[in-house]
Amino acid sequence: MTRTEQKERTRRTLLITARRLFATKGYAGVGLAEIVGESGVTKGALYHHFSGKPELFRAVLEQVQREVADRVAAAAEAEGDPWAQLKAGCAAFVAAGADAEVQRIMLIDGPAVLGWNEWRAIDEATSVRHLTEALAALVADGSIPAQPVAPLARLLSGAMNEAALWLAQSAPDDLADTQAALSRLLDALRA
Amino acid sequence: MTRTEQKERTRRTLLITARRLFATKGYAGVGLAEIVGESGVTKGALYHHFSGKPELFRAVLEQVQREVADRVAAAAEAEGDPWAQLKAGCAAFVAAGADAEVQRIMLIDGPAVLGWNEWRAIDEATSVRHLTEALAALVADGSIPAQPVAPLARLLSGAMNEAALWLAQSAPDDLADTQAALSRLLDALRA
DNA sequence: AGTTTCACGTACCAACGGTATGTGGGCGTA
DNA sequence: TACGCCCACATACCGTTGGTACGTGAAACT
Repeated sequence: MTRTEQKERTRRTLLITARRLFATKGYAGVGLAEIVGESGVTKGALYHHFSGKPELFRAVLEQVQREVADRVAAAAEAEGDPWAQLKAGCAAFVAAGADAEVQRIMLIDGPAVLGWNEWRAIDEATSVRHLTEALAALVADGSIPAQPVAPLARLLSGAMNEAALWLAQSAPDDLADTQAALSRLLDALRA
Repeated sequence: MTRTEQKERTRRTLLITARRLFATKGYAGVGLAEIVGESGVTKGALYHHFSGKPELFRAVLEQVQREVADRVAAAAEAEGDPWAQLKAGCAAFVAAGADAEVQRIMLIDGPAVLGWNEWRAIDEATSVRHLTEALAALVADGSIPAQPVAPLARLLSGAMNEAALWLAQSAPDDLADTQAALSRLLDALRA
């Protein structure tokens, strides 16, 4: 095995292990010793790939965010008109957020570990970006009254984050209720 | 000075110091040594009053939550009809959330330190309770279509949490834009 | 006055994130 | 193919942290 292959393999192993442990035990609940132990490497390897624990978490978070954003984008692109794209994207986001792994890393620990500014920057660059674009398209074609889309996107993003967390541990009835309430909110935006 | 007086005084001092440090440096960024040092006591005193660092934080968080809830309730009670109460309460919450101290403790570190379930329980018992009651009143008098209010309250709560965080570090224009967007969302709920 | 109680101080520990340094094998060069 | 370098790690170690066991002195009760 070549050196570059081995390097990439080590890095991927660390990311996979760290993601699993961060998701199950939380950022503060897992130590580097556990991560490197289950990865079959040592702390020297970890610090060769990442500058420290926060940056390892950041790499995991960005990976999770990209996956969620991909699911949102895929759901939206499957639809035709902009309005259907918005609703499909929102539904896909809430569905993706229902995953406990995504929640703990992306919604709970993310802002606390990286700070809200950094967290928002990553969020803005991935899933929220699609939301903003969808809203902008709806404003452009007149489906939604002219208004700044950035604040609106953040409001909806916050609502959906909370919805995902709420849905993760509640009765199945709540899922339907919450999606209905979200759908009502979105419909209410229409001109 | 009696013992009970001294005890209460020590506890209050610890809470005040911890609140200030948690707010400025974040939960993970401040150590117990710093808290007890600036409080003029030792770790023995801290562990006599609180079972550990998380419970100290929990006591601080509950205090912050109560203050926010009081401001929301006061703003709502100053209004007459239920609809005005809802809007006033929401405006008061966003205004209260603009405080950096409130943000860091209540919105950033709270869920990460205590876990989302415990955090939500505290939230539900304080500020969100008023929101739920206001929505229930509006459903009762027909201002809002009949629907489960719990999911709706959580959606709005999430939106307002995000709005508060967003407003803390943005141009003054964003404040008006965000409040306008939130107001539009609330208006859209009307039957 | 003697005894108990308790609020708090002191001394210490294990675990943690992080760092400095050693090392062995892939890899270019002759 | 022999030499030498480089780099992806491994090893050993450190300071700090949250947490604990135990001591202490003054207030409170009898």
